[in-house]
Amino acid sequence: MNGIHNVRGDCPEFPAVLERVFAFAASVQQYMEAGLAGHGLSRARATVVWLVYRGGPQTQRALAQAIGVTARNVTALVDGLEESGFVRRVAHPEDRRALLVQLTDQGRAVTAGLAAEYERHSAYLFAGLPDEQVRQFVATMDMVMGRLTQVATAIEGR
Amino acid sequence: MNGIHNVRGDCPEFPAVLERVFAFAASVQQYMEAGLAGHGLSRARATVVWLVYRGGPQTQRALAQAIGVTARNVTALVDGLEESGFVRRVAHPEDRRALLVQLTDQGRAVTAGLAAEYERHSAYLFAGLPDEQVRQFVATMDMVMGRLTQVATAIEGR
DNA sequence: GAACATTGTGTATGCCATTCACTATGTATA
DNA sequence: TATACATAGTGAATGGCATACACAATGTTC
Repeated sequence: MNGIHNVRGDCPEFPAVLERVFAFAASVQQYMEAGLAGHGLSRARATVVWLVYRGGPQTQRALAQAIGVTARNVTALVDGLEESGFVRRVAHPEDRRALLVQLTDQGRAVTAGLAAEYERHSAYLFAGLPDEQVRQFVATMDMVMGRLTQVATAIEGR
Repeated sequence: MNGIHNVRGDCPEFPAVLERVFAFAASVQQYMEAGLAGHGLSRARATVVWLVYRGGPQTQRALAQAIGVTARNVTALVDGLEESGFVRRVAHPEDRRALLVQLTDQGRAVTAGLAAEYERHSAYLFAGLPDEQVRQFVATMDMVMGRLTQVATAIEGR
């Protein structure tokens, strides 16, 4: 639990690094949501669509666990997605309680288009940077992400 | 407007970089909101408190412009912050229409504590990394952020 | 003094997310 | 087999964030 100690806090070369990370995260999310909105999706609904796109037809319960929200919430999200024609609820073949969430053709098409769009943007965003720098950037993100969850669980346990 | 072109999309060394950036952003925001929640603040309310902490007493209109939301929304946020004792509304000395949002002693104390906490965590998050790597990480974030706004405005203008 | 702009807020609406209660179904147990 | 328990989905109610529209009070300009 120790290790959370002032190591670089007084170094003048890194003014408020975390603050800039926050700004970066906000910027990224804003960009992401703008792209989604252009295709008629919100962040929350897109998460559902993306999971189904990746993992195939799934139970709402499974989606809730994957996203980390209440089952009730997923019901509402799927309600919206069904109304706007992105997904469909079909009966589970073995469990009569459960429903499988399935992409419609439209849903699949939009998701594929979205993925392609992000792929294009991604290439532009990192264009001109040496491969080594991009690789290290990703590595640093991963490391920070790992430590973030450590800190989060440390806060959890007070 | 060109330049958004497939440059690295087919390079196997960078699988879905943007996807990982999205995950990173989500992780950061989740961490940030957890910290704020520990001090009784939400992201939206914390933004207001932070701006007042940094920029001194301000008009609600100014806050709305700084955050990029409706004036009506700021009214609601300040309502909540006032009720929970973080800020106070005082009359503007020159403009009788306007109200200045001011931190209470409690608000100032909580904000200072929060800043200190994030400072500590920041030191931990990047501990052990060579200064050069951290500097380059920040530089890359800045560059990507700049290009993100370019892409966003490009989307804006269709 | 009249026309216009600005500041804040009431009302209504919508999305995201939660809790609690409930039905229908599945599973295990005595 | 009957009973108890667990699971999947949803109705009802609540709360935060954010918007649009309308409006009163005040400031500014001509």
